[in-house]
Amino acid sequence: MTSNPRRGPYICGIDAAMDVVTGKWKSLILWELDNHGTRRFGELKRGLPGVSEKMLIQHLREMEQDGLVHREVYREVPPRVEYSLTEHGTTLNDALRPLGAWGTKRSQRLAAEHELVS
Amino acid sequence: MTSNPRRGPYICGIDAAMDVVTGKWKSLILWELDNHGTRRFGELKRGLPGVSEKMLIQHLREMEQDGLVHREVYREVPPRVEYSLTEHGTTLNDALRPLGAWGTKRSQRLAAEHELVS
DNA sequence: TCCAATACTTACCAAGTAGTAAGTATTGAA
DNA sequence: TTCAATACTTACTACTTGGTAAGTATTGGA
Repeated sequence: MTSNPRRGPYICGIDAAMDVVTGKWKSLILWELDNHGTRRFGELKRGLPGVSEKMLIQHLREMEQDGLVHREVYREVPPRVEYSLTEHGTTLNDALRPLGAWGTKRSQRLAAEHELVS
Repeated sequence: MTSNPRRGPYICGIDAAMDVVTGKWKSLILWELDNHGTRRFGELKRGLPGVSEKMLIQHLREMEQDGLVHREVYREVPPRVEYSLTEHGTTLNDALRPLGAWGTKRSQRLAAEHELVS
C-alpha cells in the first residue's frame, strides 16, 4: 500500500504539520517547487539526486492528497506532467523557513566541532 | 540498538533540523519541557498519554546526544531524574512555532471540511 | 509496425521505528 | 530481610518506510 492512515486526530499543531511533512524527500520537494514554481516529474527527479521514482511519485501523490501540490497533465507525446505548489504548500514552505535556518546553524556548529577534533 | 546513524551529511537546513525532530514524540517532549521548564521522567510519561517507557527514554537519550535536552540525576531514594531544555532545545522549539501555527490552521480547516460533510 | 520519450507502476526485500510486557537497579525505611 | 518507589532495560514482535529493478501506458512519427 502507498497510503497510510493520516489526517488522524492530532495532539497539537506540530503534530498536524509533521504528518504532511514527514517523508525522506518531502521538504526537499517543497523547496524545489517553491524555487522553480513549476517542475516536471523528470526535472524533480534530476533535482533530487538519489530519490527513487517510486518514492518521488508516492510523496507527490500524498502531497497532492494533502492539498500541498497541484498536478497538471498535458496530453502530449511524450506525456508531460507539471507539479506546482498550492497556496497551502507555499505557506507550509514559509512556515518551515525558521526550522531550516535553525538546521543550517546546527550544521555549521557540527562542522565547527568536527574541525576542532580533526 | 537505540541509536541510528544520525548527524549525517545534510542536504539542507530542513534536513538537519528534521533529523533531530523526527520521532513520534519528540516535538511533544520539546513542547512539554518548554512549558514546564523541568520535568521528571514520570511526569513526562504522564504528560504524554500513550507513550511507552521504551520510546520515551529512547527519544530523551537521542535528544540528549543531539544537545537539545539536559539530564540531571539526583541520588536520592527513590531516584529522581530531571529533564530540561538546553539553549539549543529552546531555540529549536522557537523555530518550530510557525510550523505549529500552520498545523493548527490545517487542523481547523480539516475540521471545518468534516463539518460540511457530516 | 515499431520506436522513442516520459511518467508512472509493481513485486520484492531490507532496514528502521514503535509497541508490549516483563525484568533490573538503587537504597532507605519498616 | 523485605518492601516501596522511581527510572530505566531487554527481548520479542509487528508495522512502516524506502530502495532496486523491471515492467506498463500513451501516441505521434519514421
